[in-house]
Amino acid sequence: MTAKDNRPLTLRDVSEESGVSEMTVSRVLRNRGDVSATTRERVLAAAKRIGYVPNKIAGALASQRVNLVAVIIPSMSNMVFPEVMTGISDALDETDLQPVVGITGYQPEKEEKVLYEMLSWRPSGVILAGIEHSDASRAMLRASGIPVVEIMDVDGTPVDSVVGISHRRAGQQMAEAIVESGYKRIGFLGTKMLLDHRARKRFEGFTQALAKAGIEVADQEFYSGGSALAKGREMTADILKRTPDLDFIYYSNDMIGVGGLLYLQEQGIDIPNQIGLAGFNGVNLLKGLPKRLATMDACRYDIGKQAAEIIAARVDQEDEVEPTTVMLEPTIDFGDTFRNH
Amino acid sequence: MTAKDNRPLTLRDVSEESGVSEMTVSRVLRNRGDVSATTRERVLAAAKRIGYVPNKIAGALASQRVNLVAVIIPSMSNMVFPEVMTGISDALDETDLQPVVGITGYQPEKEEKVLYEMLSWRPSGVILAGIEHSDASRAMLRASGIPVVEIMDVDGTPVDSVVGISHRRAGQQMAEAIVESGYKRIGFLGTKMLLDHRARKRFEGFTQALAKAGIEVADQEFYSGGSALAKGREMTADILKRTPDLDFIYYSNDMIGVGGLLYLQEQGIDIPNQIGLAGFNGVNLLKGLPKRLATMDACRYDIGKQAAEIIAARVDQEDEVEPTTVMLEPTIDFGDTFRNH
DNA sequence: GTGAAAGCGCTAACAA
DNA sequence: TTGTTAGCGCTTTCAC
Repeated sequence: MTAKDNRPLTLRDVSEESGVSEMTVSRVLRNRGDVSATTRERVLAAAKRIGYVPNKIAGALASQRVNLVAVIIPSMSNMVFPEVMTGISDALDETDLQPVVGITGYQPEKEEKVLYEMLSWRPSGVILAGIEHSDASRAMLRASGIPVVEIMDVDGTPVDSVVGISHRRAGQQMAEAIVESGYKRIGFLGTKMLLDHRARKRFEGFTQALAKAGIEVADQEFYSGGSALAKGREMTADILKRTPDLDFIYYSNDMIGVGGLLYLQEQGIDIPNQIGLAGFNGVNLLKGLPKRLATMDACRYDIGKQAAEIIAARVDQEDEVEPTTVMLEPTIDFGDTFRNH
Repeated sequence: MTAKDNRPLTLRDVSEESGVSEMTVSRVLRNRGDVSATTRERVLAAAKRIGYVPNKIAGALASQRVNLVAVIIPSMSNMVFPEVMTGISDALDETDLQPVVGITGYQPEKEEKVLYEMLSWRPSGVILAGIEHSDASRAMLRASGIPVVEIMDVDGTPVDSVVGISHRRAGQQMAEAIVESGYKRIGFLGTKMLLDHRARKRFEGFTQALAKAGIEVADQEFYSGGSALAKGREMTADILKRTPDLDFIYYSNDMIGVGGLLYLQEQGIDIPNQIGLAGFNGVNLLKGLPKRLATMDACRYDIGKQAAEIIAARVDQEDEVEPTTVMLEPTIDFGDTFRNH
């Protein structure tokens, strides 16, 4: 037996209950304008008594303001985006803006759909992962007239503002560090990269920098789906069967790297002397491992935080603000899987 | 240079562009009512040409319908809720409902706030984790008059419908299995449980069932914060220093369990003969480990899926439907850390 | 098959 | 400090 019969309460109900005009009730509930302490308390008491919950739909329509920020990301199930979200939440907690999340599953068509859905709620801003979007998506974003921040990746042309790292450069830096440490027979294991542009850019930067040192990737393999940890084990076993003389494996993310690390330790292989390893992302998980996998911090928290701050700033000062570009500097953490460190 | 000057487009703009009345434009855009193919195409073309995105705020206010389902959960950063969300999304994908997520951080006051915010958007339904809520929260839920499904836990009195497992029983079952396998000196490691009711219930069921077998928990420790994997290592080391003769450790979640498992393997301890281990949740991660930790599937995906299905069914048939209770049966996976299995 | 009028519940702007 | 009036952009209802 739920209370279904009674229509939702309105301002009018509070007004009648308190004997104060709707307008003044509205002011009290929003802490807007001057209201006498007496009236204020009478209204608050009445609202509480009848259990009034404001209708934001009506409020948003009337005020033409929605305190929502659309956040559009590919996934929530790996470790990377939750941390971005934390940064966004922390920044927005200081404002009256609220994040609303949409998930694209790395599919451009889904992104377009989610974006359309989100924009139809007229949010105050949009944060979206990546810098590659369909023409239709870009058009929607531009036409929306609201602040847009693309995050994670700065290698490309943003619609408006952008906060991220250069994944191409991240790949290069890792390659340089590997070469510098004297590794020569280098393998790469990663996700299928048709839709993961950031992984692709890292790989491109990686091979480029190796080429500069006269080295070619000795072997490589790509996966999709499944438990990353398990995939890391399998692929590591595979690649070493195929190419036993590898002395370094670069993984496109930390989870498959950890899978590989655990497998190699089990096999009694000397890490980092016989084989060196590195991943990417700087996930917190690594801290609890027997050996800490070398990795590169992707600045996820900061990216989220700064993106949200840009939105918040734009919302405050309605006037024309120039698009911002923030390029963060990821740093290598050599952990215990890198020779000479 | 963003296009800020031009106000967002309205139905009226599409109407003018296409030479069709606002009303008919509205019908086309919603696929409602009979519209001639000619008119339909003319409208669609016009909408696309000028880049119109409907205003759902206005639509929702006018129609008194919002295709949103509020999902309120404690956290997104562990492995459990993302999987619940996947179940919810999968179920809602077959409807025109959309999930909107709010995060409480396990804090009742935050839950109350988030719930209030969410309800003020007048969603079509609410799914919220746990069955313990403040009186104010319960009152809001009841007063909202919309379908409510509490998830994860069935040990208590729901506001409306509920889908979950009995955590008390889960703890009992694990205790029984441990006793049956002949373990005698049993330790417990878990989170501080003041606010994590489900962990508390598992612990209560666990100690209860042990008591029935004449066994008391030999040692225990609780943590909060930090990397679960690292905490699992530390606490495992600690508890064995204090109580070296333990022959089983029950962890309140898989992540700290894995930390413990990796630590003990490093120490050369024979698992499961010298010490047996078990966690809780059945996270996918376990598959990639050298030894698979014993665990108990918490039916997370199914819980999400069924909860969403209940909401969807309720939204369809407006008429009074009885509150549903669905109690799922978790199963033990003995993995490689349980003697005699 | 199409259009005109009314109003969803709230807030901006102005009046008192 | 408080109240009144007029919409916000759409959908419902009813008329054509």
